[in-house]
Amino acid sequence: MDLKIYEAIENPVIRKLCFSILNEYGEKAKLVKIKANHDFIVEGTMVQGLFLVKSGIIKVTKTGLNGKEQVLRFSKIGEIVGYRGFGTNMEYQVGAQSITDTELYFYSNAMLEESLKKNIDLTYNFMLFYAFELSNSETKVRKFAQMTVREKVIDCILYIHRKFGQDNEFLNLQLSRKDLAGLAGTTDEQVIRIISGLETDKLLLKKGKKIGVLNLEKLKKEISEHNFYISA
Amino acid sequence: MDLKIYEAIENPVIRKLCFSILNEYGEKAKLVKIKANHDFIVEGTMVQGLFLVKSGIIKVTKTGLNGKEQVLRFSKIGEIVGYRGFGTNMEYQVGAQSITDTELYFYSNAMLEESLKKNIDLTYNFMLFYAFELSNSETKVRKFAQMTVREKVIDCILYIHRKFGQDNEFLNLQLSRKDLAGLAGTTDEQVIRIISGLETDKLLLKKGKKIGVLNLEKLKKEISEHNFYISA
DNA sequence: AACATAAACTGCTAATACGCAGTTTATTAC
DNA sequence: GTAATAAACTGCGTATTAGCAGTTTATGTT
Repeated sequence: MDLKIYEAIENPVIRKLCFSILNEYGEKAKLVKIKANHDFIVEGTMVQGLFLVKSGIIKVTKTGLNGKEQVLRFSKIGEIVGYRGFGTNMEYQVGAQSITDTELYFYSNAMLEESLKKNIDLTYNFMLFYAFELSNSETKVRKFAQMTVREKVIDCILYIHRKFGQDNEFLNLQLSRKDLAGLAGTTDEQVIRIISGLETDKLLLKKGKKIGVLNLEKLKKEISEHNFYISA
Repeated sequence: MDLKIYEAIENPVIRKLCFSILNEYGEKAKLVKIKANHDFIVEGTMVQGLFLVKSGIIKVTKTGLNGKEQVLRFSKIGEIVGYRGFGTNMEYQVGAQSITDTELYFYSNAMLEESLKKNIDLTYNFMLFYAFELSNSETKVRKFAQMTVREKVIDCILYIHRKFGQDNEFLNLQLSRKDLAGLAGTTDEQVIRIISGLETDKLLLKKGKKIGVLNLEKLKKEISEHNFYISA
């Protein structure tokens, strides 16, 4: 079993699910290697199965009005991509692009359905996983409904900081203003203006497209009245 | 088994889950009767278990910034309330109020956990249910991110129309402007202004607090570029 | 029917956010 | 290094939305 993946996961719900999947399929899973900047799930196409990230970073998106791209989340090692088509209808509701070189394990619908009918541990962990994700998603709904754009941008930066870290002075995951805008649900101009403002306020560091968190506490404090974060 | 509940459900995913629950517990479930306008789930309190609606209408809410109430959904016969605390942490993430006289079946945590470990059919149907709800919730995120307030209000009115129907000239479920605002993620003044506008445009009928859909097609068309609805 | 109360409504102002058009800066390719 | 391209940025006008303060209308109660 590929324990490196399992060990890399901090979240207990995702960890358990990952363990169940690896335990059920072991080395039988198909390994897929993808270069950076490739679509491997196209929104609206038939659901083939789901992917487990072995290495690399994935951007999960959904197309909205005027083809405006909403970024739902970024996924890394141990996380599952393409699972929401499951049980609802048979088309992917999201798209997924690699933003670095990526390795994925693929599990087909047929494999999964067979297992889910007999392996109650797997089914149970899937259930808990979906419940967890649902809770996150509903938090996100509230966020989009009630936060100002500035707050949403801060929240997104903290999300990147929390999930991918910052080893030197800049965030480990470098995103374009456009991607940040898609994540926060606004325009890139707004993101630019807000980031500039945050630099002026000495909360953020900026150098070209790179940004870094300067004052984590103050950033957190600005959105603390909402006291919730997206853990997705 | 209480087949009346089961038969009332149109959505296949919810229908199957309901069947599984009724099948597992039958008449062993505790029946709770509540008058209109009572809180029976208080946000932040310990999760006791979940409720299945036997009759009546429930408002599910979440408190946001400044105590501003976000209405997540309205639940009716056959639907499950209080299930999101499950598997995440042990506090209810939402609140629930009866808006009519209501009958609920209650299933405790202990009952559920025991069953979920041995009844794979129940677990599987729970899993599909969560996956379905998750898909809805993510659609909702996109909605809040990209729709204008007018579009959100129309969408909410269509949601009520779709879910609770309109037998005469007015919607069967009569909501205050404040509740509509909470559902759409805006203020009651905005809702009032937009409803007035929709009346002027001959898309809506208005009489006191009652509103009715006059031109369903045109209403749908106004949000059709987004071509998605919340089915929650 | 008169009253009390709550909900619905209106006008106004201020804040927020958007989008266009154009400039500057960074990145990549040759 | 230079050119080409893309991304980041700026200014400005406009549109949208929110929130306050007050009025009108509806609703429910005695």
